[in-house]
Amino acid sequence: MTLGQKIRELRERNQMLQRELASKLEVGDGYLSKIERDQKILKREHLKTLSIIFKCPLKELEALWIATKIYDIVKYEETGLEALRVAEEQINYNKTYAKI
Amino acid sequence: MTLGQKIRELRERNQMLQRELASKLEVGDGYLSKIERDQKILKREHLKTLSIIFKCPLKELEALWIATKIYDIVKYEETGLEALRVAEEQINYNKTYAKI
DNA sequence: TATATTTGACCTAATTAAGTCAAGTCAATA
DNA sequence: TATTGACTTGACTTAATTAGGTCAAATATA
Repeated sequence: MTLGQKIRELRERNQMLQRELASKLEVGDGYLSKIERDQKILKREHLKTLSIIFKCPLKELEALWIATKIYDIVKYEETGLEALRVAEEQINYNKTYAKI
Repeated sequence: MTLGQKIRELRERNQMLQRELASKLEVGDGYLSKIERDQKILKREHLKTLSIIFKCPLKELEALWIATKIYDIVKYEETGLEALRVAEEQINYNKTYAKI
């Protein structure tokens, strides 16, 4: 599940048109179309609006938003999964030693 | 292990000074210092040079390089690990269905 | 045909990349 | 203790990329 898929799902479940949601987010509908297809990524602040409109946990949307950014980095990488594993290791390391 | 740590390790194992390695990479030594401390990230092309100088597998350096980029995204995120998991799911999904 | 969505081309503003350089720190040493 | 050599840091720069869109035309879809 990508963020775009999630947004479309939420929108359709609420029988909302792209035009309507776009206007609530104050963006053009062409742009929303691209967001739902993960061709563009929206501003993080928009997530709050979405979570309110659709009564959906913000944390969930944020995890998808971050994941999309990560995916953008690794999607064409052969070693993508391996890199993910290394990154996880780095997170856990810094959690343990609180180096930040 | 981060890319910076790896580079420093390789450099020291080969008893090379920052100044020397920096000159091989054709960058300033201040810059290399930052790279070894993961304050800056070097150009991907430099990885090839490093792999030749230190006879180290390029793939390994690349995985670290990508991981560092990912880590930069999630390091301050509460939901970092969760997002990583979601990204992995997205990779596996697209591998399976070859949507790219 | 009308309505909804997608696409491509385009744009500007903001951010990140990819550094430099000089001053400062830190440890060993003459 | 003053000096030296290795490294670090902060402030700065410029070039490239990405963010965050718009709009009109093309395409579904009912």
